[in-house]
Amino acid sequence: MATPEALADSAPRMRADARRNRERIIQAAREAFAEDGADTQMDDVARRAGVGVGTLYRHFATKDLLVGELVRVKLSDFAAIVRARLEQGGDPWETFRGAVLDQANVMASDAVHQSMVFATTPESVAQAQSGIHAIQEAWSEVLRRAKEAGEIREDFTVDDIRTMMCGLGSMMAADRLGVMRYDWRRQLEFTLDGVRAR
Amino acid sequence: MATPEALADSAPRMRADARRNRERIIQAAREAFAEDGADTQMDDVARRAGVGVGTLYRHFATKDLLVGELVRVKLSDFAAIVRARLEQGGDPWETFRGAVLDQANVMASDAVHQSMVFATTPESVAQAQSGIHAIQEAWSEVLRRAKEAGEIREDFTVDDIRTMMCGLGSMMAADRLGVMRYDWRRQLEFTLDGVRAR
Amino acid sequence: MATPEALADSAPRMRADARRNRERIIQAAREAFAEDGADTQMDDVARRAGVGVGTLYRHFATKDLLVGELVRVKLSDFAAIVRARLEQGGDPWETFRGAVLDQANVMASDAVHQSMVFATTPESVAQAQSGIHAIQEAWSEVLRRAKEAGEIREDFTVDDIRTMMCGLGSMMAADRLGVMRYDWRRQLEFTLDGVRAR
Amino acid sequence: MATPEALADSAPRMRADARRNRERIIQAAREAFAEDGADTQMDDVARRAGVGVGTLYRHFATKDLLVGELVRVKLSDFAAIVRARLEQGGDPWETFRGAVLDQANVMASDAVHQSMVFATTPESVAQAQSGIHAIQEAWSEVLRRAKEAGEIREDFTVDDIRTMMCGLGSMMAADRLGVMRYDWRRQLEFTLDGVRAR
DNA sequence: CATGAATGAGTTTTCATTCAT
DNA sequence: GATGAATGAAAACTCATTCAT
Repeated sequence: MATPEALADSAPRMRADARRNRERIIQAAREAFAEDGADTQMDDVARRAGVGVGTLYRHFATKDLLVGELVRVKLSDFAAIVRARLEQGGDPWETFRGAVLDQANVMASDAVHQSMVFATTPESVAQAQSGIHAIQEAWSEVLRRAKEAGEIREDFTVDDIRTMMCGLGSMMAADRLGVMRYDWRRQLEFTLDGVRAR
Repeated sequence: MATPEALADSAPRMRADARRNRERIIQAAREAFAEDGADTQMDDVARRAGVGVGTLYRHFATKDLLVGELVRVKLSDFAAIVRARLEQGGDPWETFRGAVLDQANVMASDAVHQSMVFATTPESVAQAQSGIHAIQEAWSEVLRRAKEAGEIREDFTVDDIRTMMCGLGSMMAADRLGVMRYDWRRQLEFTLDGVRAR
Repeated sequence: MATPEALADSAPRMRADARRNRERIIQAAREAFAEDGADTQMDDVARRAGVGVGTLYRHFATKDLLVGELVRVKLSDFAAIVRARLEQGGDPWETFRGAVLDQANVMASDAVHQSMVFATTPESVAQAQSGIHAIQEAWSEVLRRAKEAGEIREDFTVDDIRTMMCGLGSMMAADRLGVMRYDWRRQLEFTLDGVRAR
Repeated sequence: MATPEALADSAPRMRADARRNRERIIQAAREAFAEDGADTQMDDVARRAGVGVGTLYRHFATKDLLVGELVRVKLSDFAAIVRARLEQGGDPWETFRGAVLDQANVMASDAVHQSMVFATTPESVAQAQSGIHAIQEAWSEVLRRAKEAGEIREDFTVDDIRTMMCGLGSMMAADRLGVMRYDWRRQLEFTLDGVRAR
């Protein structure tokens, strides 16, 4: 589901085959982390990608950096989703709400997104920087419009969105375990309700 | 912080020294898991408790069972917190809000409980069963009163509280990583706001 | 299947309850070793016997000594079998052959006997001494008669019987694993045939 | 003592260094198991081979598989011994007798093969399959010739050889314990005598 | 004397990372 | 540049034996 740009962005100048390997690795890593979460092994990623571990390490010198790249790609994709809503225009609150729901639905369908926060380290954040920037930009604009229209609490920030998404992701992951039900959609409605200006 | 009853409950009839060791183990495990989360090592727990690993394994045959017991004890503690608020009486909404904050504050200082949901295996859930029951009972009563007073949405359930706590826990855990800020208190205020009847 | 004498022999002066415990331990050990072979654990023996490990260790200061006692009891029983044949009288070769078959049949029906050789240590042999003596006495007499009658090779010794039984026991044990057939009866016939004087 | 073919057979296409390590591991394992039998530790094997445990586990994912390979290699060696006698031609009975003695002499110096049968699990048997087949083929031919020449009992089969070897192996193992003498050579003579046609 | 809790060295196996081919 | 073999420090768990109650 990674947009071509998101991937390309990370591999500026690279031989065609190296670039292909890099993409296969990222795709493989997404699948592996989606299935096994943070326990995913580097060998497993390499095997799924059809390359040797050595090649994997040539592209990502540590597991942290690989995770960072996954986060970066994920955030870039999310940024694209949000920008799509923005471009669609319309009611600012609905833009906000729609973008949140879009992003949540993507997370719900792909376990990598749900628990990635917990695989995060300073190194991985550094690697993810460009994605972090992109998503923050996009949300900033959404919030700016909604606040301008008086549709959202003045004190609500981009950081609060990240926090909210972190919570939602865990609910999804918990629900996925199948031991008990965790209805994240209801929870999201409560929170959105609390976030809306009155 | 464990209430004496919560511990006693788990060690029905046992030699005095064994019971003392069991309590030291649980205490040590609480500290260790609070600090290191799920990757706490059994050896480390034993060392902190001042007992041999063998003793630890005599009390808890697997790591899962130890975690299960920790969860059970903490849920029992949570139930006690909630019941304390109930007994205090007063405004039903404040009782609800206060109990949620109390529980959240305890979770904030304890890594096991933040990720409780994910440390869960069928074995540990079985071990924790009595605690799960106790906390659900307590919350039921809180919600009953608040709804009676028309202070809380009619459709809000005990399951929603669990879901909310799951989300809060992961925000705390993410914050604990220290890489980015996750302000769970603000988020909680938003959600509580959305949960209150209007 | 242990004869009362064999057991009594080992517990000369002992309080009635201690003697009862000792017998229960030996019985339990026979069962445990029959099922699990040399991997048998002391805890398991104690549990089967319905006593604490402490009690087990009071009777047998080490696992070796327990094994030794098992061997002693077994050999005493075997000696009784052989003596029974002797007392029956009749053809010396048939006495020999019958005693061998009797003993083999007992071994075949009880896995303890089959692999006991391999749990043997100097300590356990010391403990088993009286049994060793008894069985050697009995076989000596059988061989003496058979040689006198010219029915058995002059160079065949009591040690050769032990060796033969050791081999048969392993065949039985191997057969019991169920992976391949080991027909110890045929093998025994070949060897007996080779042992008979011509 | 492992024939080059026996080893090569197990490592079809492999990097030169890996193959060297594999051979060193097998050699080390043969020595270690020969000395200590089945309770040889993986660490010890690795140390003797001069490789890390990790390398050992890369070649043999479990101890069972390593034992299986050892058995396979040795059975292949046994097959080679037997075939060598066959090719030497000469008196069919002496070929049989010589092959049995050759094999027994090799077993006498190697603890794994003495208890081969008991170190066996479904996994290790699967691993050893090709060796099992080879040795059975070789013995078949030996028996065919000996029966043709009327030198051996018509009812003696390849299975009986396996059974005989199982018995001999445990005599050797028992003797190796050093507690009592188990003269397997004498025993073998008796049995061979019983097996020869008259 | 009986009990069973405590001990801890020792076992097998895993996995991020390095490095020879 | 790619490959995958090698590494070895952990980590979970076991069990004969000791010792407090």
